[in-house]
Amino acid sequence: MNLSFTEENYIKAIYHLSDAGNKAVNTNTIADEMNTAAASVSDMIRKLSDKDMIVYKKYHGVNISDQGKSVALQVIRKHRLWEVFLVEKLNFHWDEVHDVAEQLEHIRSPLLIKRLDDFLEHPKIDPHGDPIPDENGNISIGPQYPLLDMKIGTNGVITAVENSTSKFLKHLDNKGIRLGIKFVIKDHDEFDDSMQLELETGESIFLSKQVSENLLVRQI
Amino acid sequence: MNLSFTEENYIKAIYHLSDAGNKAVNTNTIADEMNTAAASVSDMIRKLSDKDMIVYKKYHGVNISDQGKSVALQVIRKHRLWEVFLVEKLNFHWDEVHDVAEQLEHIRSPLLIKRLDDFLEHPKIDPHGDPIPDENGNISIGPQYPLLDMKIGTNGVITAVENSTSKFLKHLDNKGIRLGIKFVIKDHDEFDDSMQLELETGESIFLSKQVSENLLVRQI
DNA sequence: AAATATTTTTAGATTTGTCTAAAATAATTT
DNA sequence: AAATTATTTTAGACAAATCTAAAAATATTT
Ligand SMILES: [Mn+2]
Ligand SMILES: [Mn+2]
Ligand SMILES: [Mn+2]
Ligand SMILES: [Mn+2]
Repeated sequence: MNLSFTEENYIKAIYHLSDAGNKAVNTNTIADEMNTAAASVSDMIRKLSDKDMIVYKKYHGVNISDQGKSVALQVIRKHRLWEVFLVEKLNFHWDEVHDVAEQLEHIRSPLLIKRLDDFLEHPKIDPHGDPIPDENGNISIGPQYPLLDMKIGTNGVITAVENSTSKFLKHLDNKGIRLGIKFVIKDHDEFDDSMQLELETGESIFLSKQVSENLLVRQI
Repeated sequence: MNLSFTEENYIKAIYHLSDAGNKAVNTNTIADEMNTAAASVSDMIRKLSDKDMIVYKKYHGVNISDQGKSVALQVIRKHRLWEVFLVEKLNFHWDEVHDVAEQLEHIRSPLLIKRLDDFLEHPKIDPHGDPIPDENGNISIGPQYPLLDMKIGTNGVITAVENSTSKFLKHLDNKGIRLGIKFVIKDHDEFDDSMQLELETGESIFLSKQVSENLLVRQI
């Protein structure tokens, strides 16, 4: 199946918005994510349905098919491998890689991806902590939870960011937050959901809800 | 100026076909190179002329402009840098890189190219011996000549291939010919322009005209 | 259950890059 | 210099991806 860049981008968006295929996605939700008019999404939905990438019932949203899921996972694999390359080999900062990876993810060459994966020594996560699917689309990373949901007293490690925008990542840099950092939760304010953490360095930091809901952690 | 992949490909083709801007190029010549109908080339020529990439006089071919030349050189720079990356870092063979580079050359990110160039330690030639223009489009490689034009008795070194097709490169592999190899010309047959070379290894090889006209050399 | 609001689809355009067939121009041959 | 041939351009069409505006379907409120 030969898919255009645009089709690949829609499939990837639908995959993400459907929670990896666990729920149906609305036209407007896709339009929002893709920054297009709802009418354009309707057109594309018909096309992707004809190509069996999604299952579509008029007026009732779309579900991604197994084939669509596999396409999405391959694009995501490429995107994340390239991000690792940019950070590890070309000294990009984690807030500079996304837009370039958005282009590189559409390069078509199975050999290139195989060799890139070898060169990078088969990384399992990208610079934002997101898992990299293997050649078969399998993901081998344990579950992660939003920091916001952790109780006071919990010990944990920051494993991923839910938001890869430059603005958010720069904010984390300013706060001294990076992947792998260990913490214990000291306080969680009922009023505004702000949290106070003590880092492994002994430093104490204050996080707003906008931050803690976009940080994924594992308990330790 | 925001150019599409297609426009970039046309500009690059016109640059090459015009001998780096030294002569006008015909519609049919471009059509042939791009594998499109002459009518499509006429359409694109108007567009590129509107964008000041070429200078165009109806029915009299096109000349590449300074702006067009600079665009072409940047695309060529990217193409060749990626080819170096594929061979040097990802262990591609020199006959496997062209099609992938044809895709990678259109990735838009000045930072990426700068960092890639740093990572590769500022290579001056690509895996086929072709010079890599610098950020300003300057090429710093001495002149090279077709092996076919060298006289009997000449000592030389093979510096580049004029033809990067997999078929040709595999043929060179079979003959044991690579860039950098030194030789002396032992014979040049008048009838079919076949040549006999003695390599630095002592080995003697026979080359048809189809091969010698596609090998560039420097005298030593 | 109506009325109203929201969501989704369709209708009809537009832009980009392509095509074939026909017309126009230029080049070559007689 | 005419006639013929070759090259190039124009005319008209099509597929892909997008848009706005209007119509249709669904969901929510009264
Ligand atoms: Mn990303
Ligand atoms: Mn993309
Ligand atoms: Mn090449
Ligand atoms: Mn190209």
